[in-house]
Amino acid sequence: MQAKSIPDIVIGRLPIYLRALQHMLREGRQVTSSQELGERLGISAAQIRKDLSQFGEFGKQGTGYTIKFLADRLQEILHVDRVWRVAMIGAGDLGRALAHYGGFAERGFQIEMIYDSDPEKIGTKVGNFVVRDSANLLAEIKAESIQVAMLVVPAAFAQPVAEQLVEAGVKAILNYAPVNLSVPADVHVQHIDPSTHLQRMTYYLE
Amino acid sequence: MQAKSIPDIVIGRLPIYLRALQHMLREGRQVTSSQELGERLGISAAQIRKDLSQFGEFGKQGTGYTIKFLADRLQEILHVDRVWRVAMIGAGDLGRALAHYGGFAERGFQIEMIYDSDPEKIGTKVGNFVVRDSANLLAEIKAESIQVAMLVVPAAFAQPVAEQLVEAGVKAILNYAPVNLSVPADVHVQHIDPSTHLQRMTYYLE
DNA sequence: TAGATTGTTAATCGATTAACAATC
DNA sequence: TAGATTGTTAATCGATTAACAATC
Repeated sequence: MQAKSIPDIVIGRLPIYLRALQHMLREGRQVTSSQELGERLGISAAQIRKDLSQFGEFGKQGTGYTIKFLADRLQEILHVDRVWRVAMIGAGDLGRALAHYGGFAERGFQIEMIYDSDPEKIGTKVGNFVVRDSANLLAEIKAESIQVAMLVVPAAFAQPVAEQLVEAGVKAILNYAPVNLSVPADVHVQHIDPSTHLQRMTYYLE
Repeated sequence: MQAKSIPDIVIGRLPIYLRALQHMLREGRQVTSSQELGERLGISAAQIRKDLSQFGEFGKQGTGYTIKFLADRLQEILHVDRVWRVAMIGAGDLGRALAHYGGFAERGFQIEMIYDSDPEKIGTKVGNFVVRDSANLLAEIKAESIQVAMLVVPAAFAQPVAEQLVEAGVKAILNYAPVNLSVPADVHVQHIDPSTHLQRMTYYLE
């Protein structure tokens, strides 16, 4: 019998739980409870327990959850008990800043290559990488079997580059361009657009 | 009679609609329909109409929506029919990249000042700004009556800086640090954490 | 007019919460 | 043991969709 599929909204909360647990670990904590976790995150304890129960029984009545154990389980569930190789497309200010950011590796992601189409940038160094020519993006990403990409190109290029990524076999795109991407159903897209986030808050301001 | 409050999930979609409409405007389009907009965004036409109906009647039967008119209404609703002055906290790679990014102004946001606590950075130029000393952040932001901030500091500083922002009167914080912030109920926070977004997608990958 | 599309209602669907037996 | 907290069920709450009268 096919297991009932997990709601995407639940999947979306798991990385938040994981991040909080890893934070607790760094604080030297060993055990937590759904109530404590919920208070930190502004989520009800019942919801956390319900979400986790979709995947198994990870806690103990009376004591709660062993943080390390639960974090390990969440890493497995989210498939970040490994390191995903990531292609970065766009070596502008933002792309370079993200490439320098050291925090990805410990969360399961390793930037492997950076592309740009600007001849001025191709061949220059960004951290340990030499910026590659976008013209070769499709062939190289396909050859490397890379499935995850960060798209940090100007809005006008986002859709055509996304299409190349899809053709290269990429299945997950983190899109920093402020445009909606049209991709096949089996390709996942997440958007990061600061203006959109800000506008969501100004609604509540005077 | 107090109007029924609008669900936050609806508010969250309005900036997406607005962005798509502004994109259509740049394409030279004049009129659209809930169906067309929905197809572009992967949202049902019924939902778009329902969302908009919370705020008024903006369309015409038989013809749809005048794009410019609807975009203007959404800007009003979201309170981005003005320009919000924004304080940027953190002049690292990411903060500087964001400060250089020219796309905020047309979406309703104007970065006004940039802070850092690093003596090496204080006084240096980022775009048109001179990096200010974080020590003066509270007093200056309060004096300027700035309500919106982008928090781009290392994780360990995010909570204490957020507390200063709150004390300075900031009501909306866009948080780039990968930690949950604890703030009063009348302060809005949105999180941007690329690893979290990526982890949400790797769940679906093999 | 005929065709198209809105705004809205009612029905459906899904998510969250409350409550508690089980049990550490 | 007594106290605490899980995992789960059932009830509640809220969001989405389908359908259609109104009307441009």
